Amino acid sequence: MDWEERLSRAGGRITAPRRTVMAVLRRAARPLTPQEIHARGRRFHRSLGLATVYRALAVLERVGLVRRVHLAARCDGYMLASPGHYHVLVCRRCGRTVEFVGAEDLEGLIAQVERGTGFRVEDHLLQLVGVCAPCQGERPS
Amino acid sequence: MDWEERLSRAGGRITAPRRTVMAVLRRAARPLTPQEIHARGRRFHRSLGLATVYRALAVLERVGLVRRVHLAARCDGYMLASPGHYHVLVCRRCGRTVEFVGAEDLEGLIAQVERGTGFRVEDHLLQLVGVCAPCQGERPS
DNA sequence: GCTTTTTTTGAAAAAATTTTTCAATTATTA
DNA sequence: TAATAATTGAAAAATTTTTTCAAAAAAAGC
Repeated sequence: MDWEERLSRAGGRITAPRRTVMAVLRRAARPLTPQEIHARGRRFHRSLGLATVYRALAVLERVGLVRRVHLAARCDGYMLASPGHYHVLVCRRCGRTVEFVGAEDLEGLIAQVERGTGFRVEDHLLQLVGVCAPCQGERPS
Repeated sequence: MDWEERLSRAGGRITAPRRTVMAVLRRAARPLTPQEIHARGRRFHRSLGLATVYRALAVLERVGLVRRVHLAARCDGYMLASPGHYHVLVCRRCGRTVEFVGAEDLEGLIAQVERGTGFRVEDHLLQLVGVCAPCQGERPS
């Protein structure tokens, strides 16, 4: 099932602006802000409005096609979401982002937290920050 | 070492607005936005400015006394940070927040991700969302 | 393919959030 | 206590996000 079908099934329409946002994110090497998506999207779709980018991101995120990346400083970066539950690893030098699966490894921890706090844990947000292989070779900033 | 000493050692001054922000967060049952901190802080400190709250939060966060909580929807909530590396568990019903230690449990996962991606992992953000014990008893919303 | 219905869009305006500026005030240091 | 350097509040500016609304476009029905 491709993204258009996923969006369709969720009741959303396939439109040029949404295609553009997906295309921009597919080409992106790092999470992009709505502004950045808008600027890049305009190359494909001259009249694309910024408000429409916000609306497209909201829909695509709700459907699970796009993921919002929360960083310490800024939390307005978006990237494509792989289907399934993934986590994110961001390079603090170049912004490059990699997804990884890691839910199983958290199960023990979550069970322990549930026992200790009485909470029923339903979801989690795990993001790692580091330096990617190419950036490790470069002169420290 | 109390928070005033920690801030002092980091070169920051102990001022009424900063005391107010700390007092508000100490009393808070859930992460608060800068606006909320400002509104509550004014009860103690009539002339407190919103810009000053932003500035105080930035300093206190840099020093590690305050933690920014990133949630899916909003990522402008702040709470007091316990010294050391803690994680956060938020109740999605009432907003109540609990901290827990969990770094060790992530070590295996992190080592595995480093092997798989070539990144050197330096930091991580882990937050759990669930329902706290009291809210589990209530009628589902 | 055409028409109808409903969603989505772009532009502008509005609202909300965050940052900057700057003179006055306050905390620290000597 | 005086000197100094950081911090403050208020207002303005900048930025980000949301709303409004008529026009355009997508999906569904015929």
